[in-house]
Amino acid sequence: MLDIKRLRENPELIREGIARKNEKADIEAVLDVDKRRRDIIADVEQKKNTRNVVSQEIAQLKKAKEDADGKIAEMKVVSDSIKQLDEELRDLDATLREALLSLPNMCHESVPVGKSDADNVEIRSWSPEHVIGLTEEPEVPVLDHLELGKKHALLDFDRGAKLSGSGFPLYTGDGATLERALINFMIDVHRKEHGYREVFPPFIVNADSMYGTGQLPKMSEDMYHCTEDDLYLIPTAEVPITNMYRDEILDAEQVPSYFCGYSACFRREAGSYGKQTKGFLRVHQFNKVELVKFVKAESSYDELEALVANVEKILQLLEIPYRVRLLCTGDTSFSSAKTYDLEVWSPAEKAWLEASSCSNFEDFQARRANIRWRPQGPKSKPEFVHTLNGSGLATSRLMVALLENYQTPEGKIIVPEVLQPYTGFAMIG
RNA sequence: GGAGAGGUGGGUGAGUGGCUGAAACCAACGGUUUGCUAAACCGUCAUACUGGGAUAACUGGUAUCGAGGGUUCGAAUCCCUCCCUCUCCGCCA
Repeated sequence: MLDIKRLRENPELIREGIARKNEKADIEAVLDVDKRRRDIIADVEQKKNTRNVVSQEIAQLKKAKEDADGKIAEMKVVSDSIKQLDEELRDLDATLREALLSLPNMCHESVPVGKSDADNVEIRSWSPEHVIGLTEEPEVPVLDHLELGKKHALLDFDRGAKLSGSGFPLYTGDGATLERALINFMIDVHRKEHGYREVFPPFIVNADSMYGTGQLPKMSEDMYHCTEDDLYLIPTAEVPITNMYRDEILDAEQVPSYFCGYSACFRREAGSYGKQTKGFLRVHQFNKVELVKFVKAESSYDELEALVANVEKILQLLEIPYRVRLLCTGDTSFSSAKTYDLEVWSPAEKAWLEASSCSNFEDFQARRANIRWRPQGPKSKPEFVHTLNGSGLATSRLMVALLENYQTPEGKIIVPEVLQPYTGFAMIG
C-alpha cells in the first residue's frame, strides 16, 4: 500500500510509476475521495468536540440539580448529525482503502523501464566447468526430468494426478529422499552460514494475512480457498512468515531480522493451461524454502543484494548453472519495488527456468500489514520496516535442473556432493 | 462436537454510565544519589487520523479498553452479533 500523503503531494510521480508497471489506476478518483474524506473529518470532529464539551456541562448541571433538558435536546440533534457523518466517513474510508490497496508499489529508480520479459536485464551468470548443452554438446541425447524420473521411479505424475489432479507431483523412492535432502540442505545453509532463524509456518492462513502481503485482493483467483473456514492455502511461505509481525512494533534490536522456512506452496494457476505445463514446470503444489527479511529503510537495497547472494550460494554449492536477471518495471510484481530472478539451466528444455525470485518491497507490505519498528530510545516514532523475501529456493525447478544436469551418458544420476550426507546415497541408477 | 471462563496500555492488573486515555505495580528510558554494582528517590513512558505551524520545534482536536452494531445528551462500563484465547468433557495423529 502506498502512503496517501505521497499520492497527495506527488500525483504525477505515482501516475508515471503505475504506467511503467503496466498497471492502470484512476489517481484522480482516489484524490477526490481523499479530499471529501478530510472535509467530513473536519466537520464531524468539530461536532464531536461540541458534544463532548456540552456533555460535560450537562453532567455539571445534573450534579447541581439544575435543569439540563434544553442542552440535552440540543445535543440530540448534534448526535444524530454525527451519526450520519460517521456513516459517510466509514464508506469513504473503505473506498479509499480499497483504492489504495489496488495501487501497485513503485519501482526503485535502478529498475530498468520495460514492458515484458524481453526487457529484463541479465546481471551475471555462473556455471561449473562443463554444462550439458551450454558449455559442451551432449554425446548422447539428454533425457528430460520426466524421462529421468520415470526411468528411476523418482516421480509419478500419473498417480499424483489420480490422487489429486494434474499438477500434484508424487515423489517416490530416491526421488522423495532427494527432495527432502534438498530442503534440509538449503535450510541448513541459510540457518548455519547465512544467519537466518528457522521457522516452520502454518500452510493455511486467514484473509488478513493474505491482504498483508498483497495476495488479496488481486490474486484471489490464484489461491485455494477453504470457504467453510474462510482460510487460504499459502502460495508461498512469504505469507505466514511476513505476517508473523503484522500489527506489531518491533524493538530496535529486532531490526534487521532474517527468517528462513520451508513450506509446501499451493497455486491454482488459473488460466495458465497449456503454458509450460510439462512435468514440474508448472504445478499446483511444490516445495520451497523461503527467505524473509525485516530491515531498516536505509539498508534495504544492500539487504536485497545480500539476499540474492545467499540464494546464489545454494546453487553454487549444488553446482547448478544459473543466471541472475533484474526484472524491468513491467515484469516486476505488484508489491515489489525491485526484483531479481534467478534462473537455472535446463539442458533438456534448452532454457533457463525461474527458480527464485528475490524482491525488496520497501514499506509496501509493511504498510499493508502494519509492521513497524521503534528506531531507538522510547521517544522515537515508530517507522515502517522494509520487507524483503526470496525463494531460497523452490525445489520443483531446481529438481528439474538437478536431474538433468547431473545425468550421466548412461542415464544415471549423480547426487551432488553436498547432498550426499542428506540422501545417504551418491548415485541414482 | 458439548460445557464453562475470559479478552483493558510493553507486561501484571484495577475499573459497572459523566471528574477514566484509563489507577496501581512491573519493565523500559532520562536524571539525582553512589568508589563500582545494587538499592532509593524524581521525572518520562501508547497509537492513528486530522487541523494550525515551514513537510521544524511546538500545539489544537478526534478516535481507540478483541471487532462490529445498538441504547443514551454522554459507554471500557448496559444490550445484540461476531472473532479469538483458555479450562474441562468427547473424539483423535
